[in-house]
Amino acid sequence: RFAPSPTGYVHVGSLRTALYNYLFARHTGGVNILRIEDTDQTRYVEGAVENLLRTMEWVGITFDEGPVHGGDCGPYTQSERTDIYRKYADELVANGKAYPCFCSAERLDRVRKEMQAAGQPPMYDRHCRNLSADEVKAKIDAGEKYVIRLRVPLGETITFTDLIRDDVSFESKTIDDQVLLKSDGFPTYHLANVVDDKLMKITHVIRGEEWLSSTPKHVLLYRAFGWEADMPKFAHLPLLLNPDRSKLSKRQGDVAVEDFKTQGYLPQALVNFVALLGWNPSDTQEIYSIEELIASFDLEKVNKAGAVFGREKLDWMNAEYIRKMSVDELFPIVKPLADARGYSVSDEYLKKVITLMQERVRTVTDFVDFSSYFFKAPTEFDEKSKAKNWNADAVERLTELLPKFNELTDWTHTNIEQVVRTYAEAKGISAGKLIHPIRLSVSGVGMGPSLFELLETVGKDEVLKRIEYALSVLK
RNA sequence: GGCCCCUUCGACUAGUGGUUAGGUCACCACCCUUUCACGGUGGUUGCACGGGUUCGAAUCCCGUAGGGGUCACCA
Repeated sequence: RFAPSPTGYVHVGSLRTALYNYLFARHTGGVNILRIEDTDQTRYVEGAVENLLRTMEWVGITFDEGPVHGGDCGPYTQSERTDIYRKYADELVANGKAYPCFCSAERLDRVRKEMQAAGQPPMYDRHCRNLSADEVKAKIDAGEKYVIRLRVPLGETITFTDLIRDDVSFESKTIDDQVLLKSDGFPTYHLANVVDDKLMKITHVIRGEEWLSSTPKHVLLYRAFGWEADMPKFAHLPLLLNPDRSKLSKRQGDVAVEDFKTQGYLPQALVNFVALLGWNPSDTQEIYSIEELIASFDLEKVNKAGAVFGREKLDWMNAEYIRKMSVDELFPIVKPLADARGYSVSDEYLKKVITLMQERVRTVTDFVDFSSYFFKAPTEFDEKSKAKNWNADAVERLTELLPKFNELTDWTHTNIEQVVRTYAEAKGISAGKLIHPIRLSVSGVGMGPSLFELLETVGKDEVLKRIEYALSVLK
């Protein structure tokens, strides 16, 4: 299962967790479940679930059960299951595995500070752990607010097996008496997660490494409920890291999947890239279709160490995917981008642009951002190229070349090239002496696709207009 | 700070006792070439450190160092 909290955007780390759950479920013929963990009312964000669903669809991750997919273990949204958690929390209190705690936030705060000052790890001092039944009843009758805490057994070693890290052990004395049910009646992550995993028959918990140190609490909960036999297998994925090796965060760059979409990354490329961060099928292949990822996915081959989310390889991979796509596949993606920039050209024209730019872009937005000269005449000219290629000779030659272009009735790149080369030969100069100034005057920049195809695509009239304009404004 | 996890080129990684430590990205050089790309060829760079075990250690063990995560009525 993938069990995100709907707090806004989808983090690429979440994307990878979702992806690994998906790959694992598909590889093993299992069931992929989506569960919405919205037990924190204060963090509710309007539209977050819709955004999540849209994102999952964009990257191609599908679910068999979930809030909109249905299933036998619903509802799949935790805020709709509060009665269930309450019932299980009560059960734990009834058999002594948990207890009500009436401590105020202020007292908790003070206790933590005192412990820290004393050089101790900040933990709850278990003040309410041994209240008598009468005391509890009196406080509840008096209307005092309370939470339910897990009665963590003292002096035990809790060991569990992680599919990626093998056995991991914790001393129970280092584990806090975790709050299970908040005073607003909502469960904490720990309770809701364990109860739902059990009720939804979850076999494998695949989540980020930040949960590793919470896992003994979950193991304790399974024991408290007597569900040890049904405990899922755990797999804690290595974290995705910033370039400075801290946990990948918004502060150091883009982390939202939707950011990558707007920046022109293809979902296949993003999925391919993220899949290979922390896992590798161990051969020399780099480009994998989703089917290939499913076929070779193996949890036990997931790395232990965190992986830096480096953009360079993502850029390369995205470019690789763009190059492999057909123009007709690219067109529906590029078209809206061109429209959004107000470039109104025919479909045929846009397809030509795509063809010429395909090997030169890294993202799909580059198609429109690096090729503005296909859509409008340049008004500025690259200084470097100007300094290198524009001089009195160039002006004279272009002025002479202009009528020859004008005489050309069949405006194809081969004909244009012939005109240019014939003229260069007659003048006893290299074709480059013409090509570079023409490129500059027509595109305004010193780089780009094959000049002759560029000229053909832009069209004869427009080319003549641009060269005349450049001759008039460039010195 | 306590606890837990981790450590192969700048980045992602292959490697499970015997390899000239391999691949990809990035970088550099050269080739191709009208530019930029693409493509091709070649190259620089790495087993954190110190002890063991062993005929032999990137691989096994123990330390040290470094990095990270976590210690909420957030997930």
